[in-house]
Amino acid sequence: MATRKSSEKPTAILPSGKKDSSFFEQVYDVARQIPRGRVTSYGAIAAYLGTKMSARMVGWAMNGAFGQKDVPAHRVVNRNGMLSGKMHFATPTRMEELLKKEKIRVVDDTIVDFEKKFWDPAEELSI
DNA sequence: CCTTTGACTCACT
DNA sequence: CAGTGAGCCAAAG
Repeated sequence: MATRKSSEKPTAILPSGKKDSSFFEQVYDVARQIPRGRVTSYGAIAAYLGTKMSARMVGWAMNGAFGQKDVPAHRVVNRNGMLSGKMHFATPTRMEELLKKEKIRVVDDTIVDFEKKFWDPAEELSI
């Protein structure tokens, strides 16, 4: 039984907001649960949250998550396994380096065997 | 309050 | 088979 309800309170979390049950926080929770050496896609997280239509929200949440929370944004890539968000890191190569530390092969800004390392929150977290 | 953007995804051409 | 376009939801300005 899914205790996740998409009808949360649309309160701001970024400015001054330390704790708010917003869409962002849900993304942080899932992303943080990503095991080391595994990766997931924005769509997977979005689907878990119920907004599978718009994975953009997940990426945007990461924008605020990375640097504020201990959210491994480098473990989250697009559905192609490509490091689309690497450009948003301190350095465009930072994300790739982090993934390599996770024993993840990254070639041409794309994760090798992405499907094998793919971590689905809906299955692992038993939605 | 309304407008624009945004680290995506699917579909059509 | 590859590229471009539109769609989607939510938050910041």
